[in-house]
Amino acid sequence: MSSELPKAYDPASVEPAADQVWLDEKLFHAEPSNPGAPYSIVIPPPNVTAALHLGHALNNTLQDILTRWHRMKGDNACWFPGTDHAGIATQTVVEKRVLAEEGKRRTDFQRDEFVKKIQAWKDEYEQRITDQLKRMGCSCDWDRQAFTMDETRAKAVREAFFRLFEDGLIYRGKRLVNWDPVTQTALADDEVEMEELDGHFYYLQYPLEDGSGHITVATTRPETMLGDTAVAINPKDPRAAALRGKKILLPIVNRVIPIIEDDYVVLPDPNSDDAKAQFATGFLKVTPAHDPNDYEIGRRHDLPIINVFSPTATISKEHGWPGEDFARGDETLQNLLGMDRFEARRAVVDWFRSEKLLEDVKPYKHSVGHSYRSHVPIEPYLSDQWYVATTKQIASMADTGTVSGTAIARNSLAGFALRATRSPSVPEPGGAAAGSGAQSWEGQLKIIPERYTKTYETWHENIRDWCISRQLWWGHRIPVWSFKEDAAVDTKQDDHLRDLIEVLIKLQREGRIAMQHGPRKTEASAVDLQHSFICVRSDDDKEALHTLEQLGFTQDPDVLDTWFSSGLWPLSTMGWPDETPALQKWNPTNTLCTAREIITLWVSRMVMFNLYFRNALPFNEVFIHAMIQDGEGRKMSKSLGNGVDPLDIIQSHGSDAMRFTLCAMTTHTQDVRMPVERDSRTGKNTSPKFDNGRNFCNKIWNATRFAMMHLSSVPAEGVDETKWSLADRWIVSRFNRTVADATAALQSFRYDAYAKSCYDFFWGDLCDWYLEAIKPAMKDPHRAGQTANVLAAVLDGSLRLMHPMIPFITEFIYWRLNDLRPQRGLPGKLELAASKRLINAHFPELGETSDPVEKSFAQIQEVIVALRNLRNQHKVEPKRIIDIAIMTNPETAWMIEYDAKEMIELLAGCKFDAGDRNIPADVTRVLAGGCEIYIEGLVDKAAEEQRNTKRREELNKQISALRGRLSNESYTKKAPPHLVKQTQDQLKEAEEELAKL
RNA sequence: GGUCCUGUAGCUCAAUUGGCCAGAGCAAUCGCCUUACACGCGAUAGGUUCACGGUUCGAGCCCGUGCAGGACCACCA
Repeated sequence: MSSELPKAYDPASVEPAADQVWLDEKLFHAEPSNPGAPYSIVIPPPNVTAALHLGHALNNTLQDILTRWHRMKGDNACWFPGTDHAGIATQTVVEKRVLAEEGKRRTDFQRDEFVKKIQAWKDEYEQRITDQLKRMGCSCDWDRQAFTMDETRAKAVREAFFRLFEDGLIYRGKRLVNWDPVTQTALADDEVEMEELDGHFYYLQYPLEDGSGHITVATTRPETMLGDTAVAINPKDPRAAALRGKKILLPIVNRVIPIIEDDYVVLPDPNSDDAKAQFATGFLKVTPAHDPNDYEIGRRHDLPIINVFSPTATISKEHGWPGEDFARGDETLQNLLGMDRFEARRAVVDWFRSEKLLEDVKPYKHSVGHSYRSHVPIEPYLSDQWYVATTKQIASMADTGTVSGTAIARNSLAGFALRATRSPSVPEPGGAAAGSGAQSWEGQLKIIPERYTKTYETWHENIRDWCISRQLWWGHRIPVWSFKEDAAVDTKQDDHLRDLIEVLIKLQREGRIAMQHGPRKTEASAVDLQHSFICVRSDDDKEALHTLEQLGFTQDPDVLDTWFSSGLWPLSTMGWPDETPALQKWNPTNTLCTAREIITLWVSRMVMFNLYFRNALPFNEVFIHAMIQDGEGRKMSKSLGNGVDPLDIIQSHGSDAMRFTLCAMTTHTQDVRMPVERDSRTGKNTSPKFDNGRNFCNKIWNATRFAMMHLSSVPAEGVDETKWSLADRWIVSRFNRTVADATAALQSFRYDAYAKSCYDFFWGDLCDWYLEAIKPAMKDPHRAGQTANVLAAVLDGSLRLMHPMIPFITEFIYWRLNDLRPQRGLPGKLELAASKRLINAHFPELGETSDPVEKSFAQIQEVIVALRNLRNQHKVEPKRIIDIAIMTNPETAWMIEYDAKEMIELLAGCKFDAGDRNIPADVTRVLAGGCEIYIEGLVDKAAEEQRNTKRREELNKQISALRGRLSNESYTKKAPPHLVKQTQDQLKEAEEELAKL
């Protein structure tokens, strides 16, 4: 049998074999009706923009470890796979490619035509991603693979939108949005990245209308002055009274604008710590159309809103700029038209300078929002968008006040999210009374590591409404129809129209459409068509769609924010809105594994949606894992060329090796570093960190070869514990201890500790000691049977223990073990229920450990290490056997004589002195493991004396420290008794050893 | 501006609620191709735990201050 296994582990010949069997036998698939407690994970759906990177490899390894572990524990475990259409990201990628390959822009195509191109990209990358996951060994239930835009998911999105719309939680609003002038779409707040920029403060003089002088405003964006509709001053400013009622003649535009008073304006103070106060003049130009704060000021003072930009952020009079400005404005105004915002900035500044109205320019460092896609500065832009109301009391749920410590309604989406992490046993004040109407649900959302709970909560406390419309082509089309301005429908008098309206009202009553009316609602019974928004529940509703068409309605061209569909993920992957068996079994899911950057974008939305739609948490635990950086602490990225491709690692090191290394790296820190090198043979990026995983797999492989070699030649016999050697008893105890450690580590998401305990046991205990120690026994027919039992059981148990982390190699070896020795396990000590496949074999249960055996064995290890050490110091030929004698207490002497002599002789290359225990004169003596060891013929008195002197010094130091501690009364009184006892024992041992030196 | 994280051997990381001599892997040094494994075996060396102060019988861990790096959030005067 052993001859079948090659000397070095070759992942390429093992991994596909195991994977094939899992897939063929559908061992990843779970049915809700299967026995076992439900355990489920939904994959954070990778974007179809690109193939998976190392961060995905980490993320999915961690999920697979949990899934496989729970499956082996006997749970009904299901991992739901899928991918995300990633709206703006994918569209951008495809636009770039089409431009590069065909020289065409998106707008050169029909919408359907271009969406097809994106679809083709998606098909390609979805396949690549799926293949990658399979090669990583991810035990996803592939029968349940989902895509955020497939039919089932589209149905969920549609239903979710409809319900939110009907409940008044989705509304149309004219707001300043984060506008990306390059991709020409609105962005959500968290799609905006702040970047530090070196900018300038421009000090512009604005003349008073009555010619009595000027005031000076300070701004970083002079070009927006074209849209100024007021100048504000703080009412506390001493200059305010004198200026009250006065007006400004806005330069260039010659628009007359008021001076208003608002607390928001910062008072100038050159000595202030606040940079704003240092730079401020006390006068703030107010541009409601182009600054969020100014917009608010404008609302407070009812100021006009003048938009001077086009959607591409060029100066334009076509988007809400009243024509009269051009009639009386400076000729400069005409010249500005068509300039982009940065050109316009220079032009405006130049104008002020030439007119001697530019008082000063100061350099200023500030952070400016940039698009996370196009990386250009965001333009605050006034436009109509769809929003989800996050803090609004949900109409269909009785009013029960606010979340304590906030102004957020308890029964609002954000209220749900905030209450999710709070302990359900602590009732909200005022919300606990029966019949109060506060929604409640089972369980509490636990975020691990716990510190991220704060991030999550703080974000929700400051949450704003969520802009969900995107001016893109790739995504879920917003299912709202509205009246088309130029539709040839006479809405005044028409019997046919009245009939159609009757149909609408019927459809609404039947729950097939929902209507929101514009501000000019006229009659209570009819619909003010021109200002109505109508949401159609189902895309198959021909009657509704036909009616709307006849009414001159068209569907909103925009699509939904990609996070809208991902927010529904734990629901939509299980077939919601239908109450499917899967949904009933596996939602809430158990664990979500994700990176911290996505807590607000994704985790929050899932919590809000799952609680709103199903009154249940989407998951009970969220594990936030580290982000992988390169050796210099930089993010891995394409542009830096420092990324490591998981497939390259799988090819060079094997999937298990990669998984092991990733698992071992997963501590609870926020970042982990992975030094990146170029593999000289393949030219691909790699990291020496993966060598450790490869080496470990090779070790497992070879330990198996050793075991197979012996197991194949030893006939099976019944387990008889009384015949076990010290090493046998020791390794079983060590194994059980490892099971306990590893299980505890997995339970607390300590992946590093799980990997380390497996590694230390297998390599350190099993290979370095046990396999070496049993070599003589395996050749002795009287002893081989029992030791083979222990060996087979411990190997099997180890495979089970490590399978979740390194599934391929363990599965493959397990089959060989099944062939060779179908009956394994040590009744009462190490139970191993038989299974054809390891993937669904039972995970080791906690077993018995034995302290006395482990202590004895540790003594022997000390003796052996001391002897090896001495051999090295004396440069003894490796093959030379040295003669030794050991003096120790009777128990230890007995133990060595009957249980350890052979092992010491073998592992230390020595022979116990056959003669009597009279100690010859020419010996070297060492103390170790509570024994005096005498070695003949290695006499180097000087070296020995040096060693002893060094040791004496150490001991003296130790003794005085221990005595000092014990003589300290507050120590003996306050420290726990077992520690005092321990200190006393240590002192005694040290003193005894010193006495012998 | 706010919140959070990190600083331990040359490198990458550990060190349970504060409690044995602060541990691994890689790299280094010495010796070994010992019949499972050179992707290996045996041994060795390497630390003022960023600095200063405090709490404590006892601090890598808790508190304070500072230094250095990083992340996230925040309305761009």
